[in-house]
Amino acid sequence: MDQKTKINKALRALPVLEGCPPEVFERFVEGSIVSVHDKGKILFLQDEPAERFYLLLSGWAKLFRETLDGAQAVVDVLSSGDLFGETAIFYENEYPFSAEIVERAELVSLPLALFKSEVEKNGAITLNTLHHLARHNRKQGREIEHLALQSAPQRIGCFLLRLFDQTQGGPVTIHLPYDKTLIAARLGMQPETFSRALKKLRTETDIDVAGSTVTIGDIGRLSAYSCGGCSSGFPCDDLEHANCRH
Amino acid sequence: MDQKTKINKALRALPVLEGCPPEVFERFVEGSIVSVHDKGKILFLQDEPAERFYLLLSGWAKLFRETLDGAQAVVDVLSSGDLFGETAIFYENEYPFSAEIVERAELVSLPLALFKSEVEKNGAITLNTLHHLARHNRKQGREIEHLALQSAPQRIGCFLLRLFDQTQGGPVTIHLPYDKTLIAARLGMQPETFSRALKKLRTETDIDVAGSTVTIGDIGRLSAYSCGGCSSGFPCDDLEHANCRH
DNA sequence: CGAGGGTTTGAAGTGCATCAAATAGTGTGG
DNA sequence: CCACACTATTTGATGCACTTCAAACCCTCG
Repeated sequence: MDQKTKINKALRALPVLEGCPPEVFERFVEGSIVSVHDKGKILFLQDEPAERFYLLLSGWAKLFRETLDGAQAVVDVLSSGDLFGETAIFYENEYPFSAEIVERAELVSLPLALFKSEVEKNGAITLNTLHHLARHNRKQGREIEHLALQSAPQRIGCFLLRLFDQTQGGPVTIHLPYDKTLIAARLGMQPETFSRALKKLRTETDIDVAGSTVTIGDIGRLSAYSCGGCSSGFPCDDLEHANCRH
Repeated sequence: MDQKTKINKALRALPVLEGCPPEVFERFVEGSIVSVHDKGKILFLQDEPAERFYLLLSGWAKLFRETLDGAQAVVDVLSSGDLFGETAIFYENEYPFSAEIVERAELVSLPLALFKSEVEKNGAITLNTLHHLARHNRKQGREIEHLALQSAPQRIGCFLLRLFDQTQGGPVTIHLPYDKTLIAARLGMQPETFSRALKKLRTETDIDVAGSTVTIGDIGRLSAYSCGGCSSGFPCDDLEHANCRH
């Protein structure tokens, strides 16, 4: 499959562009740039004027904010199919966070100006985008609640539960999507705390941990432990992969 | 001034409706209901199907989420000119938080269906709304960062700094907008912690506290203390009163 | 094998929560 | 105008959760 076809296909899978006429996709493909980056590559910095937005084809990226005294808050960790940097056009034309590749990634970047003009022109895209932003608001609201009210082990439990389809019953084995240090940062805790909290979770609920493989013996027990500290109850929506429909 | 004129005027001050033709305002006024509520009144609960959205004319309301085991996260505290509950239409048609009056308030409620149809019809409103949601995203992003990285005294300092126009120099005297218990909840801490953290702030920076009146002797010193734990630096945008232009 | 990063463990400290109680402030009816 | 009731705020004592610093361990990859 040639490069352009591949990009086109990736773009068609985006809910924000759902319902666009073919020529719009053509225009996006025209303006696209594909690149591959290794771990450590900074894509852009917070408050930088935003020119382009990104779509991950493979690999992992983290979005973060860095305080003046050097502390870092990981806002999100993204993978294949995820879109980021697109909100800049609706507010100040600056990125609201920095973005860094954390695992060798292939990505497509697209001009924000093009997106903006399409949004202004095409009602369907506009509504998709509204929905997209609203979903993101929900996700952030939940994030705030979790940070304010959940304990470290609860946050981990909650994170684990959102890694698989919660409507399935029975024991589940999952693979942690990225390394524990990063999960810890994503959940707003230190690596040491993560390690200890996971151990506590092992004694409190019946999960098994072997390296990066976690086996949940009893989903009900884990959710009873974790979801008590959340307003959404169990099962809860994913909200994570808002942009991909694989 | 008669009731309808008053509502019309309040609606015209809303940035989300900026640029609407007069007949749209008429329609909103037609569908509006004005009510006055005392402290303690619950306007709606999280996850309830959303029918109407609200505009505060006076008084105070708090938005919060409550976990299964009873803990409460205060998402925001709103006052005159603020709009809330409007995001429900873009996602699941349910309120993402509960709302309660915390100080006798007068408010206008409007049908969400009407707003939705206007958004779908009128490009100007749609773009306003996108901007509005994006701004809200920024605000939440900052909130997340603060919860994750700032200490209690820093959060208070940051809160104080956003109570007045930071571009002014010199000492400033401000009045806390609502009671300390609620501020504490808004900042994600216990009332006791708030009290002690404020006392610490008094020794670390040169602020004076007398009841609910706070005098900041040296803004630079306060911001040096507080803003180090934030990525935005000083001065920072308000982002708070996104909906009012008084 | 050895280097280097990820992960765990231990010991000690800090910050915030919790529980309990005192104090200040506010609005009430007498 | 005072006494009372009630709520907001502060203070003290104590405990737990998370962090910090230090070191060991483990795993992978050259």
